[in-house]
Amino acid sequence: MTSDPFDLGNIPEETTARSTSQQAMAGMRAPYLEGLNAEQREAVEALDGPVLVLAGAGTGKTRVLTTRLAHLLATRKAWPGQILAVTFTNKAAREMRDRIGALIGGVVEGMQWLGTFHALGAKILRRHAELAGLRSDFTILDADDQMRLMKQIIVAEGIDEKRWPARQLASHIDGWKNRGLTPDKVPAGEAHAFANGKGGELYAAYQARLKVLNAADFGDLLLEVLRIFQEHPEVLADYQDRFKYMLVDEYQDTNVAQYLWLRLLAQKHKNICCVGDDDQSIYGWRGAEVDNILRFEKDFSGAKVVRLERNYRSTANILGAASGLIAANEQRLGKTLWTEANDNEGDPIKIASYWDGEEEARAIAEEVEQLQRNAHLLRDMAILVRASFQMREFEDRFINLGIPYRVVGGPRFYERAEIRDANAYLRLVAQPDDDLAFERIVNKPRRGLGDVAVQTIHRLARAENTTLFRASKMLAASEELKPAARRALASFIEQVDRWRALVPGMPHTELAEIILDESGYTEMWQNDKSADAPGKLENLKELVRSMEFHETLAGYLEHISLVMEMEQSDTADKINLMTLHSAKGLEFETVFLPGWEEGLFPHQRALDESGLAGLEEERRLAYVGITRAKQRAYISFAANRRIHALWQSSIPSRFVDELPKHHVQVTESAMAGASYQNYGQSRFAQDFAQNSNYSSPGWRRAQANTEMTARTRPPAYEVHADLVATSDPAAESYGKGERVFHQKFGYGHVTEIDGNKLTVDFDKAGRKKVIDSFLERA
DNA sequence: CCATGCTACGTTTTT
DNA sequence: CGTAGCATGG
Repeated sequence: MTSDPFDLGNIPEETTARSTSQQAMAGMRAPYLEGLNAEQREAVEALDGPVLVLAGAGTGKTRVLTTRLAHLLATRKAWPGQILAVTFTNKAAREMRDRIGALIGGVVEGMQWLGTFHALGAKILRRHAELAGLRSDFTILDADDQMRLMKQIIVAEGIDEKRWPARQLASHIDGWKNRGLTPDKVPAGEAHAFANGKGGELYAAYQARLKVLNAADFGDLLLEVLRIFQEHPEVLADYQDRFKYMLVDEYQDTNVAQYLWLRLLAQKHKNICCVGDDDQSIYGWRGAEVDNILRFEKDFSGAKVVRLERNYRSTANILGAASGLIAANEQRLGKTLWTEANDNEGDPIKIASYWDGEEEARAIAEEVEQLQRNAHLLRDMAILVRASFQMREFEDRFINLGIPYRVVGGPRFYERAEIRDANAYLRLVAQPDDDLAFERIVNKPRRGLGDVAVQTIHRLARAENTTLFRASKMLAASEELKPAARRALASFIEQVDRWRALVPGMPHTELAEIILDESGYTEMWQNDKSADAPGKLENLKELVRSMEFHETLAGYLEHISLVMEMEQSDTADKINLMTLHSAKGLEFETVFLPGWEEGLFPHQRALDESGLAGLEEERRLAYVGITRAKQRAYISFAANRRIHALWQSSIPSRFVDELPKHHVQVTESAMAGASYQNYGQSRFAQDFAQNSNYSSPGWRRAQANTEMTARTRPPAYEVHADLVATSDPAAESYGKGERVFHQKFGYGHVTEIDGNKLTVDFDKAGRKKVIDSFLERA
């Protein structure tokens, strides 16, 4: 089925009328342009030709995007249906839709091509499914299904799944798909990188299996469309004609496949506007290519570049600190954020050090309470961590103190087991070839179809190159299974077929209830005595309720596979706890940034696996963290942290030293006795500079600012007297081989000296890097 | 078929 | 240290 090229007929009449009035209005001063600064306005008004908007943090990016769309519509340059507007997240898409709606009213209804890359990819792929060897009702698999399928394929190929884990294959295949590579295009060297040269074959086998299952994974939603575009010029031409104007949000996060997708689509009209910020590119590990920003000007000659540098979010101190930090990156296009400094200098960023993570959490919680006493709302505060395990200490502390908190980006509704089970039933009814769904619920609740039966079904399906459901039908008609199992299987198949027959004639919510009921699934949980069973039943009810928001079963399934989160309005006053990654795009009055320690942030693994590029991405993450703050930011590090089982001593992150000193203030929080002194007086920064081979323009710049603001030395608190290093700072210089003692690690001897950082072989704790002032002569 | 015990592993995660 | 996934035995 080829698409209908210009289906503009469905624009409601009042919309058309409105557009006419807007056209008249466009001749006048458009009200929506009011209040934009010169650069924003430039970005909004440059409608024709390629445009790249480099929008720094807090510079009004969303406003520009939405105003630009409004302008496009108001000047009648395009109909709503002729504009492609792509975002990465559903949240961003929703926000854009809402804001355009607020700006110009009902026209949004006609914006059928506003959505995430994946949602739009799915939409196009459904229209041309047969060109990709699929039917238009194909299932979209999530990461979990994907992994299970790969595991099956690895096992089916007789490969030891222990030595070659599915996880690894998945990341290879993901990587290839991100780069727009179909199995035949994977470079030979890479194809051999898995399972002694079988990587390419496995990829091909996986793709073939997806087709049999009538399924696509997330990568396919882009890759298959890309391939259709490349192999069917007439289809591509159709969409090229249609999309007169294109708008791309978070452009720095696009991967190669997305870039190629956009470039192909923009070839005809070349009216493409990409908005992004290279300094906020933090998803390189998932295939995002910052290079796409650099390529833009090359691939779209005559592209206009607009820089948004005026920040409306943060104080001058916060901006200064963030800018100073990010300047240490070599790979960047370079922007300088500024703000009306005089009226909003704000407080310097407060830097504190603690003995360990627990103390850090305690001190931050105290500061939170202090702010609360000063009439600050919890919901305006956020704690942003590098890794989710860091959240635990904060949760413990908040629970203890009775401070309400919310974890952003935590476990998701659709990922819960009972929800996945229920969805599997619905998926199987909608699309019986969905093996992953079949497998999940064939014996849930127990219906006597155990391992033996399932293995038999699998074997037959593989032999016949068909799906589990189809194979089951054959088996039910044969003598192969034991009578009991055969009867159970036959009755299960009969049920599914019966439910499917009900789809057209019945509201899908009602059908869902029937399925959950008749299958015995609800009953299974009712009979479950465990503590969380009632909650699971409640979740199932919630699921049925949420189905009401969709017209059809297919519509609901499309939604849950593309939108993993459930929108929940939680407006209660709670402090926000999340990872730095999930903080992108958000802002808070007050931001706490704990755990700035070498190894944790920058994360050791990023350094090991990606070297300088990894370091720079970590630094961008730090930059994202700081720029979330509007009024106040706190950065802290602990001298000791328990990672996995054992205690690790840690040294402050290099990022701490890269912060321009005149924008920070080293504080003495009540509990911070321990390692403060290291930072304050151990010449840490200078030693680090001299002894590290890390040097970049930004680093040197930071060095120029090293002069620390005058500050007093905190009293060594009584409680911590035993934790505070006792050696005379001036005299603390150890020699190689010297016997030393550490509070946490015990006795050991010095093996290496790097300024004030020593490598010590501890008798019990092994080799560690520690700061000299934590040691005593033994 | 299920429960228990053992081992292995431990960064970030839009869709 | 805690968890999750798997193997093994009842």
